[in-house]
Amino acid sequence: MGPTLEEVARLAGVSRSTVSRVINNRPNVRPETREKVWHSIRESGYQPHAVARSLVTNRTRVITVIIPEAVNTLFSDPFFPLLLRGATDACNARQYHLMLSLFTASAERHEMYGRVLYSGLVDGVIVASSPLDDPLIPDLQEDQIPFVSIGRYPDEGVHYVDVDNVAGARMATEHLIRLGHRRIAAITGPLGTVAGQDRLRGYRQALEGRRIPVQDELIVEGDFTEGSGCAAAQQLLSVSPSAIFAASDMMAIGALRAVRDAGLHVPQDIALVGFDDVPTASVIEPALTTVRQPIERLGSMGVEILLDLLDNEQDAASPTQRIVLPTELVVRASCGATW
Amino acid sequence: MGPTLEEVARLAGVSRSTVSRVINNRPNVRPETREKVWHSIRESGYQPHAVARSLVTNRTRVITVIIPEAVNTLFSDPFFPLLLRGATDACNARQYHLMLSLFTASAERHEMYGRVLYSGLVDGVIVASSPLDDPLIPDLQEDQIPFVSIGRYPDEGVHYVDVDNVAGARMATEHLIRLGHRRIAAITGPLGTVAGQDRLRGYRQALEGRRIPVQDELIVEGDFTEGSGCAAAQQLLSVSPSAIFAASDMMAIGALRAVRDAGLHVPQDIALVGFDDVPTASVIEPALTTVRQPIERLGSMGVEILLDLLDNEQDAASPTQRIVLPTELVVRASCGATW
DNA sequence: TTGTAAGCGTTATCAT
DNA sequence: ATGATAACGCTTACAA
Repeated sequence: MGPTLEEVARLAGVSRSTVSRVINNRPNVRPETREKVWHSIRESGYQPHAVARSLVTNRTRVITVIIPEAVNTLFSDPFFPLLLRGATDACNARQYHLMLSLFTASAERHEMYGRVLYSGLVDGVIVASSPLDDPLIPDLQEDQIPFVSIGRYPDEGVHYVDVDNVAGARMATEHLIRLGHRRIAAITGPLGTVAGQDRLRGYRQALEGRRIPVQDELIVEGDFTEGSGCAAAQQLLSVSPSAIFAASDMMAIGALRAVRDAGLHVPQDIALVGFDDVPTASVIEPALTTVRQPIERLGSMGVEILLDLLDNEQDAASPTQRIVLPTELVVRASCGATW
Repeated sequence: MGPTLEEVARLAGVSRSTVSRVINNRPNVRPETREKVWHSIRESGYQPHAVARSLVTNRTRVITVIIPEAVNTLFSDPFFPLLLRGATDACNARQYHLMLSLFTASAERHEMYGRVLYSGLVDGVIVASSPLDDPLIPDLQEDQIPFVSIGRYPDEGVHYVDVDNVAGARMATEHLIRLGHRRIAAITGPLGTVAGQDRLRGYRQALEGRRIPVQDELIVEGDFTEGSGCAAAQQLLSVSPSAIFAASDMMAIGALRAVRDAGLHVPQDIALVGFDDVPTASVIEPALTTVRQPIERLGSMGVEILLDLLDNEQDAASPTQRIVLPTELVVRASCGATW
């Protein structure tokens, strides 16, 4: 490691405190002194020792992203990398550092609690896509650890950022209705997740808004994966929908496969709409009509809210932040209408 | 924060030193004392303060993944998330923590050098997919910071883990040769990256091995993206290849689009092989023959090598680790032969 | 404006 | 086997 405060101080002929004041841009240093100290800092290549600093300030300027379940879909989707991209950007902008805490086994989980959460290593936490029944968020609340949830969390006092899943699903379904469809099926996401629930809610809202009865036989639960989409579509084909809204693109792609295997065509026989706008969506035949969400901003806003929280921790409790970012319908070929 | 060593010591009626010995599993503590101390530790919920510990041990047990260029493809590929998954698994297994340092602007870069590399915050670095002309690796060498490169780096003394890009490309090309093709075109990756070069080399080796002349007009450079694959294929169509080897699946998908737009069919008119086995590859029509690589293990092995390095730092210089993991040909429909 | 000195919570050395 | 005590490199009252 490089030189310490002490050495810089000696070099500049001042005391440690003065160098500390200078490096932290604090007032009460004569301009000439300040200049002299800066000179010694540059000359010596001094770099503050983050760990020593943290020990006294009790802040590490490190936050961590925790993903409770290493959901499979997370590692094939572009969701995760884009979220991290947004999060790191926001961290960079404010001189924070981002750690990544993934864990699968629940044994790992408790070991992680100690190592990450209670060891003073991180100042705060970003919780990404926590299932409703996961104990992580309750645990964080109880331990008073500052955190922001990526994804709506139905509990007062939890700060979150989410995309408007309800509106997105509603737009997608309304689009199908406008195209004349009345028997519109839904392949939902896992109903143990808020995203799964919200996208189903949007579908319902669209139907109800147009006085179209919601039929249980037209709704099948999937788990966001291609395989589950295929299976769900096979089941749905027996009740002959004229259109399918899938709550994820991967499920839509699975549904497409099922429809084809049944000798039918998209969009001629069945119209299809997905959700997410993964890169694959624009590349398959027919290109998939879908709902696009600002994933990168989800990550950056989540981090910004968390850092605001951390920077005002001494103040009175800040109001709960609940941010919902807009989604956007991307019309392509799979719904049978491009305009 | 929770209780300190001091408080646990008082609770157990011993000194700080003894508690420290117990929590670090060191010898020279009477079994009864040890038990008594553990009791107080559990009772008080004591958790060692990582920062204080680091200050004296001069190790943070944090490593960071640096990706020099936020290559676009990195955020649409599954490469990045899978790599991180492997890396975090390896970290978890050895009680290390993983930080993520992405940066785009070179201004950010130097700010990052100071904040991350020279501030004592991290013990070592994983460099992922560094372009050959990026100064990061030379900088790390000069500053004697322990690091491992993900991706072959042609410099003695650099530890790296890579997949066998050469063999993968050779297998893919040989497969096309076996199917009777002689005019096999290549859409290469960026030739400023080792992966781009190696995959081209594998292509050449396959041709040369069968005494098929390598023709420059059949080789076009891409940048791993779908768009570049499409453009490259358009150019290649004018010299009528009977097969195309694309150095990435996304480029293969772009090529597929170009071939279709030209009114031709895959695999009847042109056979097509990709590289990566992204999820999309198995889902498009026709399903893409491609080369699969063990990305997750790439990440975990990279971390393991780095941690070995860190744990033996006091010892004499360890031999340079150069690990090449095998790739695998996945035969699907796009090459015109499934067996 | 500047310097002195007391911590921050550990580990590690050296007595006992 | 156990306990004082001195670091580790910094920030921060408090004094000058």
